[in-house]
Amino acid sequence: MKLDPRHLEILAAIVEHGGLTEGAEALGKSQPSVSRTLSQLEARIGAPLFKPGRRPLQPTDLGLALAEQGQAVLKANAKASDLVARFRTGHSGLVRVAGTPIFMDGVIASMIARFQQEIPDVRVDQSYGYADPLIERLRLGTLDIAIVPLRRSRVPADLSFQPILQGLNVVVCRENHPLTRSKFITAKEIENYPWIAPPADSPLYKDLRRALSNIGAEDFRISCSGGSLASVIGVLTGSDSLTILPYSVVFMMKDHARIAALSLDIGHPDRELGLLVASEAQQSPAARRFRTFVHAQFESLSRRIVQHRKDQLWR
Amino acid sequence: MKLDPRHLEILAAIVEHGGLTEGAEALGKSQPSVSRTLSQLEARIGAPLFKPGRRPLQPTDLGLALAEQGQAVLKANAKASDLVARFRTGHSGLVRVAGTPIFMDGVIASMIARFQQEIPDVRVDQSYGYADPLIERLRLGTLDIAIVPLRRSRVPADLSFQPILQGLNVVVCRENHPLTRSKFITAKEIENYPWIAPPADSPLYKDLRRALSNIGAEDFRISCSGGSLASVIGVLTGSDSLTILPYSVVFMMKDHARIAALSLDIGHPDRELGLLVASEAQQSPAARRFRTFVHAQFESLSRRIVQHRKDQLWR
DNA sequence: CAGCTTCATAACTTTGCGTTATATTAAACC
DNA sequence: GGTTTAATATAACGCAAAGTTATGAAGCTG
Repeated sequence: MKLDPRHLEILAAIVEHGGLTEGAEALGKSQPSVSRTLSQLEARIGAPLFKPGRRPLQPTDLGLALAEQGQAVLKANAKASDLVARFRTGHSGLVRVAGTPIFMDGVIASMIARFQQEIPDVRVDQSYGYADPLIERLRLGTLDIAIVPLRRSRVPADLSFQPILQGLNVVVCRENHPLTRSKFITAKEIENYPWIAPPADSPLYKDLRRALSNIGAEDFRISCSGGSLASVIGVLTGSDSLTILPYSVVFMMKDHARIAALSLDIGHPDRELGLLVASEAQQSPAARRFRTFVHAQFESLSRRIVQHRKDQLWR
Repeated sequence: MKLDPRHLEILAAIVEHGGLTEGAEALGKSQPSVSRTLSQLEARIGAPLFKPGRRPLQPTDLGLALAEQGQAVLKANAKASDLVARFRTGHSGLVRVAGTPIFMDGVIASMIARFQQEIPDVRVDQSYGYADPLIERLRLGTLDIAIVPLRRSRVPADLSFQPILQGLNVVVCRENHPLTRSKFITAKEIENYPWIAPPADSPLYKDLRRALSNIGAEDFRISCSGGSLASVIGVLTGSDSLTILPYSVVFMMKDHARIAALSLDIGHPDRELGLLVASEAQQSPAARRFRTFVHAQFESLSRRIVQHRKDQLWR
């Protein structure tokens, strides 16, 4: 005999709360509804589930045994409800984040760490890429959030873009690099040192070319290219090479890596770093939560950057 | 959010069997029904439970977690079904049996033991009583089976009576009692020994009086009365007292107790021992099973009694 | 025994599950 | 790469059953 798990739930509620009325109330149903369901259940089973005539309603052995199973159903149901609730509030789930490699490694990784300390049950899938392919993945629904530098004018109409940081690059070298001693660096001086180039298809690479032409350095030598942030830092601190990095990345690393930014105005690109998402509505709650978290983190980061610059001016 | 345990069951079936079609088949439902239920569930939850587009249908993390709860529901449901099935086939439940004290102790107790060896999950509530109050309890529904000696003509119309043994009493004494040496016992001899009387309100007591008047013993002394079978046997084996017992009781005890039946024809009462039940239909399955078990036991007992008598004739 | 609480019953509405028939879509195969 | 095949989604509709309010019956109170 196959019976309805809801009936078992009702039976369990009646037994637990000691009466039809109380059980009905606990279930959020009317008393007659519960009464009839119980009658039907007894009819189907062909045996009384409660001892007849006694008013503090007392279950039979069978009634008690079935009520136990009903409790198991209720428990599983409650757990399922909890799972759903946690999902809907973004306390569990999956977030697929992608961004430019340097940025992901230099800034986002530590934010992910902090996020997971706060919301441990959300899994974060990270991957790397530049704007166009990431836009494609957003459209396909295989990505939740892209963190990319983008010109406002180039934001696709079907996506929503939330700027979080001004685009600002700086030229970087190792600590105690000869150039750090110059107050005003000339193009001629720059040309003495080789460059670590970002991947050729990256926006940063274009920024590098433009920056160099801005400061009048026509000829530049590339000693190495294509590495990840960790590789770049490694080469940088072990040689006299120069490279270009987003200021925020340098800021985040200033306490850990032995690198220095040159006081060299290379102009800033007219791009903004921002969070690109497919559509506000169809975001998973976990993705929404991650997005607001990252947004808040960047606001805090902006403030710290501003503060840091003030401090440097005082010196 | 409160969700329907049946939906969790369906989800579990889909996940377990790897597809809507297979899941539907396992549940004994049509594929469209399962499909729609799943859609509704996803709509209610507001999140996909299966990864879109992939054809060996693959659950999302949330889908998998909910399916686990569905499995718990299915398990509880299966257990409940099993409980019901066992109840309906009489493999679990409660049987309330009552009968005359001497008979319950002397014959029924050992049958209960055998029954419980075979069907261990049926609880047997035994109690003692004589015909009239037991009939009342049968009518009230507080008793399932009464095992009583009854005249056929006195069987109430609303109850059903199943005879299991001819009424037959014998006079009993300890082994090696002086009377066991007499081939033909006279009333005079009998009068030398005191009697252990059954309770005054028992049918056995009436039998005793009638038996004694039958054999012409007008005057008899009662040394003790009112005890249970164990008490009667105790007194009997420790003294020269006599008593009257149903033959079946003596037969059952012949290997354990040091008692002997006197070859003294006291006539047999026109009663039959039988199983009295309220109504065939409203019996609990366990009670039905117990009744057929006891009936079979008595048939076997009858055969053994007949065999035993044959053996004694040969000697 | 009167009053109160609790459970059962009645009558009706609404929800939603089950069905079959059919359209779509993804996978597989040549 | 197009065609076949299997699996899933959608549509339309009947029906079982759960929900509701109103009311009657039956045990426990004092």
